[in-house]
Amino acid sequence: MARSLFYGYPPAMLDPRFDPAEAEPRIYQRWEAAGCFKPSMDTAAEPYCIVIPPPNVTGVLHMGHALNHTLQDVLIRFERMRGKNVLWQPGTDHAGIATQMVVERQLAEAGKGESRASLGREEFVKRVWAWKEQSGGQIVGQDKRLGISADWSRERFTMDDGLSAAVRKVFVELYNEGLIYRDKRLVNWDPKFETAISDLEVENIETPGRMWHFKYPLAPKENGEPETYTYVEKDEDGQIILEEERDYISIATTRPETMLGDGAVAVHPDDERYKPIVGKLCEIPVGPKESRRWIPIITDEYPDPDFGSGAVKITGAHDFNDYQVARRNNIPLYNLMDSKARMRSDGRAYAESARVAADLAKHPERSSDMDVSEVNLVPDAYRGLDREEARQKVIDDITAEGLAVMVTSDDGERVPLVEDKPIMQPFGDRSGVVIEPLLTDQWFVNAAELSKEARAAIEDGRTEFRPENWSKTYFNWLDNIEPWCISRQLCWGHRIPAWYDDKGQIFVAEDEESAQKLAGAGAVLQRDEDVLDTWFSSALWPFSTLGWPDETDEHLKTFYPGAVLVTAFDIIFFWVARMMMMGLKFGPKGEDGKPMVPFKHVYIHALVLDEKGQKMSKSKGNAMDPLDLVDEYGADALRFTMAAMAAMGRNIRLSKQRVEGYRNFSTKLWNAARFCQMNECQNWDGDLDPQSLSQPVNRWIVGALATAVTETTEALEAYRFNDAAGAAYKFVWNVFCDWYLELIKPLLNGGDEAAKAETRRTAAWTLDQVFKLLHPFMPFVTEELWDKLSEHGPARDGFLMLQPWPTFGDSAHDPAAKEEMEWVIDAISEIRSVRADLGVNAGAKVPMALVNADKTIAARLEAHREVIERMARLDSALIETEMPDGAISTVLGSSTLALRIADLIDVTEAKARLDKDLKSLDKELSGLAKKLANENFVAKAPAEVVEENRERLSAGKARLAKLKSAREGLDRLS
RNA sequence: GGGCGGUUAGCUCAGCUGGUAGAGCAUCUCGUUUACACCGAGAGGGUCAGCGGUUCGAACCCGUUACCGCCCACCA
Repeated sequence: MARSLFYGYPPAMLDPRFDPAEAEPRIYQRWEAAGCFKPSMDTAAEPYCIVIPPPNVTGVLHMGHALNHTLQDVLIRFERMRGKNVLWQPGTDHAGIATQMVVERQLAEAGKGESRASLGREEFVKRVWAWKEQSGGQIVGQDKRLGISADWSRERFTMDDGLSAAVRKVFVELYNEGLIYRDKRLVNWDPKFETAISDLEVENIETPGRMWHFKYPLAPKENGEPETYTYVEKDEDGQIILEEERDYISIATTRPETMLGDGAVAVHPDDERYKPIVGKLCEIPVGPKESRRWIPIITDEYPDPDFGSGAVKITGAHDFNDYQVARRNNIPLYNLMDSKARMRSDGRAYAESARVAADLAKHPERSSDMDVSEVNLVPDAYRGLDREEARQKVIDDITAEGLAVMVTSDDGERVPLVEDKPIMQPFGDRSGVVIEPLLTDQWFVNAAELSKEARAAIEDGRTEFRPENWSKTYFNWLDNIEPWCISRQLCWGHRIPAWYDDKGQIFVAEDEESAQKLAGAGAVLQRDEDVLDTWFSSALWPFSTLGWPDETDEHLKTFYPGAVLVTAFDIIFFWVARMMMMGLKFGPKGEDGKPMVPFKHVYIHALVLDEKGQKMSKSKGNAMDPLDLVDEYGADALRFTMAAMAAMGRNIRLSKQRVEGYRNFSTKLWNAARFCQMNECQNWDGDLDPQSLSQPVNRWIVGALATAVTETTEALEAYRFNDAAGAAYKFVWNVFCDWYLELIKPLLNGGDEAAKAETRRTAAWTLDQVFKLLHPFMPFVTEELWDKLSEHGPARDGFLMLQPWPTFGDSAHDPAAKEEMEWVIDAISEIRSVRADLGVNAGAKVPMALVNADKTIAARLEAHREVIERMARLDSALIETEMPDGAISTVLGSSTLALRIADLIDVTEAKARLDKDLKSLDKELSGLAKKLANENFVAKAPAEVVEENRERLSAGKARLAKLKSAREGLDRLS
């Protein structure tokens, strides 16, 4: 038509497609330049704050981030539009081990022979900083491509000066309260990175293992005669199945190399088999014969008599269970390995060490006042060997000596007893190597103490998990919490603010000067070499990023506590629990004078998995790069997918098809806007008063929009992102595009200028509300349309992202208009269905008659005749009192729709169609009748439910009658 | 060994407080009706894992069984 020329198009006419690659960076840049991401700091507005879970500074955006950040951005944009004073606090985490690894790898790849060791600590840390400045924080740029509206001007890094000061302050205060302490304990040691790690950083993985059985010979009696006892084995019924004289005790182990450090053999106190030898000594059957050690046979509740031989070797320095047993029984702890988990070469010579140990075995009471760390019980032949090598050598040596427990194999040969058996083996989550329990001096946080308040705050609802059941997981962990090992033998991180004098005394202070004061002027101090666990600083993130400890800081006062923490369940322990602990210890105080929780809600979202439900990982090669998806489909499509799939389940299986589908949705929106633009339905100035509308179709769409907005709003308030996205999607595509835009075409093309103007105004206004409604999910395309559609209308009042979120009063809903339009829609749908089912050519226009119509229905047809004819492809739509000849009819509410198509179709098909309808209706009615005949139902079900069923029954009966008469009409035709 | 969660259409999953089973994709049929083929119209497809119980009424609540996940845990 000439319309476009007339209105001055096409210059400003929208392209047929949205081009995300072109538009997204441009739009983002405009937002950022205009300061749209900063909080309004409007004192009248309710503050709303989310602190981002800081990605590792080494990180690149993966699907997990894409989901996590999208959900937060949806909330942030939503609340910002709702007029709150919104801060999204971004930043990155220094990620101790991960970052150190990256830089070390780079040094190695550079091939200049530089390494952490060769550079020395100071220089190495400099290099890490240089790396951080140059290539760290890539993820921020990638976030921007996603449309993330965090306040980048407030970006923080866990090792910024301010945050580092916060770390020192917290450390010192906890130390002074005795909640941080230094201790020599058995810790998880990562031999690759040569550092202690926390329990949480250990992954226990089932691996194939073996269990060997060895004989520990009993020590001879004082008179030199061999010690023996009668070993009796009974079955469940108490029948003796084995009885023999033994001069040894049989021990099962999966780690033979640790035998060198055994301090005792333990049996259960009730184990009758070993009663005769409890308190006696036995010999560790490895090492030079002349200096083998005797260790005591003790009783402890730990050994399970039904497992293995029932006797357990106790190696307190290399096994967490044994450690507990050793501590309970005052058994010395002999460290056998160095920081690379090789057999030790340091300390005293073997012979001397063995002598000390032998003495200790006889006089265990002496061990407590003796430092055994210099005692190295690794025989010369084993020194320097790797764990695995040492293990094999122990096995070989013992077997050669005939001290392995032998069994008869299937072939009748005597062979050493070795059981293949899956064992849970600890691996470092970052290094992937087997963790070695190692006895070292480390710093610990008394987590049990701090967890009390952290637990209480969830119990009493100061903070709530969404979904709620995660609190169980949280409680379960807190209830079994162990001291948190916070020291790491790394370079990169917050150096522990502790100094030692030459006597080894500890002085903890926020800086060296203060430490010196504590120590006295003459003391020569040396700073602790270790750094803190990265999660220690992460735990402070909710307040350290806001300016703590400066309690006068405007942001700290305004934005703490945060509204919600959005994260995946895999870091509830690592991070959520620890933020709770630290927040409730150091956070800004509430009205009751106690530190407040760091956030009111913890929303736990799913993990993103691939299509097959596997965790995405680079090594598996199944990782999808969110940026690739952004390139291909646009950020909006990816974002919408994330929101739509974020049901409160456990995981999300992402498929490209899904993203493609939402890209199509964005195109659909684009084209709807294009249609509106073509019809001069754009950007009508001012608000719209629903009461001023006269056209039912317009009154109806406003109500439908209001319903959709309410649904989306309520869903977002409840973190039901999928419902929120779903409600918006449905309205836009299935209501606005599929029906409203089609229904108004006659009005827009018609001659009633008033109706046309009203419709343009309504369509334009509704479209604007749609932009707002979709904006949190699809910020780019909506902002672009908002902007583009203003070019020929009145100037827009600023960015879409800063527009107020739509709200509606009751006046938005007009039940009569709703009923009327739904009737129109049903009529069109019903006619279309009949036509398609009976194979009427889609292009053919057919005559239709409405029979049995009452006044209201007749009026509806009159009012909407044009659009019904158009959309149902009718050449006429008449009101009749008699069923016309040659008509195929269908029932719509209280009336019958008769299509005069008998000559176009196969009547038997039409009969079959009606028969099918009759059958299913009949079934439904008999069900209803049966239900209503049930006295219990009528008596006990709520009145409204009973009433509803009655109505359904009577409506169904009426329909049945009409269907029957329609069916009879068909019979007359043939 | 403890804890959590899953089993609904061919596939991937929704289904909030129990009241006529839904979506997307896929499939089939039709369609060049001037916003959109990244589209439109229509259709087919489900004993809601099994069994038992509570209830007038169960995909939903309770019990139990069977598979399948995940987390935690010290069986040498």
